[in-house]
Amino acid sequence: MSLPHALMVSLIERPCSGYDLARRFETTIGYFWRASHQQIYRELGRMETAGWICSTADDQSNTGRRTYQVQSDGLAELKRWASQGEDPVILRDPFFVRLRADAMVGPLGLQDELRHRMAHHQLKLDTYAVIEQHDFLNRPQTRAIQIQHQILKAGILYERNMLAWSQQMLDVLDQFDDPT
Amino acid sequence: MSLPHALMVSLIERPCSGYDLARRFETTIGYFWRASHQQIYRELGRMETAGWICSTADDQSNTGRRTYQVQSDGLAELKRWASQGEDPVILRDPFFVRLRADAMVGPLGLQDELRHRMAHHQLKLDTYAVIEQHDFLNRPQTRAIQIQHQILKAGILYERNMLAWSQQMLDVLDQFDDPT
DNA sequence: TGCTAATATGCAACCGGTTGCATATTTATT
DNA sequence: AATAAATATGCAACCGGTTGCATATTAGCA
Repeated sequence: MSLPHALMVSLIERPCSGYDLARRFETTIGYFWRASHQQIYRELGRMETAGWICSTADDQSNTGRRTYQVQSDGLAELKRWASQGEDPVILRDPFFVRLRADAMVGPLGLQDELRHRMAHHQLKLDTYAVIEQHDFLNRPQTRAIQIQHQILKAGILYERNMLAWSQQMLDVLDQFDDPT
Repeated sequence: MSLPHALMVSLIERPCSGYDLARRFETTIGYFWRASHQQIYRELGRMETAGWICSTADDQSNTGRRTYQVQSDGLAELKRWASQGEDPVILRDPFFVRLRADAMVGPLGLQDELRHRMAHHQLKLDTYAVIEQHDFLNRPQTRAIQIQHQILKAGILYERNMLAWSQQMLDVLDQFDDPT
């Protein structure tokens, strides 16, 4: 269960509303964790019930935008969770299943999808390059900044990797399948 | 929904029982897809109800080991599913959340976990090297074999990547945190 | 003033993966 | 012959992520 902890990290970086969290999870934070706004609101409710965070209405009405902040209980829980061990996740991509299916019952013409994926990886690399330039290069090399930079580098390595691998995979398919 | 299709690919490669499927998903196939035996049995039941596969009892009793085979309906469904498009999955690892937490509220002493992860990646690399040697090198370079080899190479690249990245991350932490 | 789009929050249902438990059969050991 | 371990199958509950829907407010615009 990582989402509540990811949300707390984000709220510690900058207290904000559920809507803002959703936007940050769609863009910058999204390269290493995803969450829909429905999921975020549900989790914020649970976390407030648990006393990990508290919210204040931005205007005087009870409805509308609320800003969330992490409480000491939440901070303790975050430290507890982040310090415990866990096995690394495996690379689990349905596309590998498709390819294995293609190897068995194909050819199914997966070249187009490979090209689509390559474009996707290139797009992410471009996005990451902008983030890197904007947030990490020519900045004071504090501990926090270097750690965050290193996390971004994992994303960059991953996309670069998949891009190169996709090209190799495409070469294999083109070698066997008539490209007419 | 990829598991039923992954199971069908596996059954096309070699018809077998649920138990055997579970073992194959723990070892060789496990490097790109995971499933528990409970999940596998449930899915096999659904797939047989849908007419995608059929089972025959290995001995004459109704209880005990059953061997499954893919039917024509299952083959058609597999081809349909494998040909459709889908966005690539993102690299989603809770450890990145831990690191981000460490950057904000740390240091939390994640060096040990990094070393543990490096050992894990090295172990997988060793396993993959054995599989590569045994299944793909000095073998006839058919289309199916080359595709399967390429899938294994994705796993090898991923582990090699994460291993090198973990060393870099460790260097960053060691640079700031007193290693006493 | 009325219309549309963007902002902002949330419920409910479903679905797949995980965990815990139950059990029957076969094989190996003492 | 009795016991333990490995083989083999399966149910039930839970939990997190996804999808679809519902709404209320604010901002821009014709």
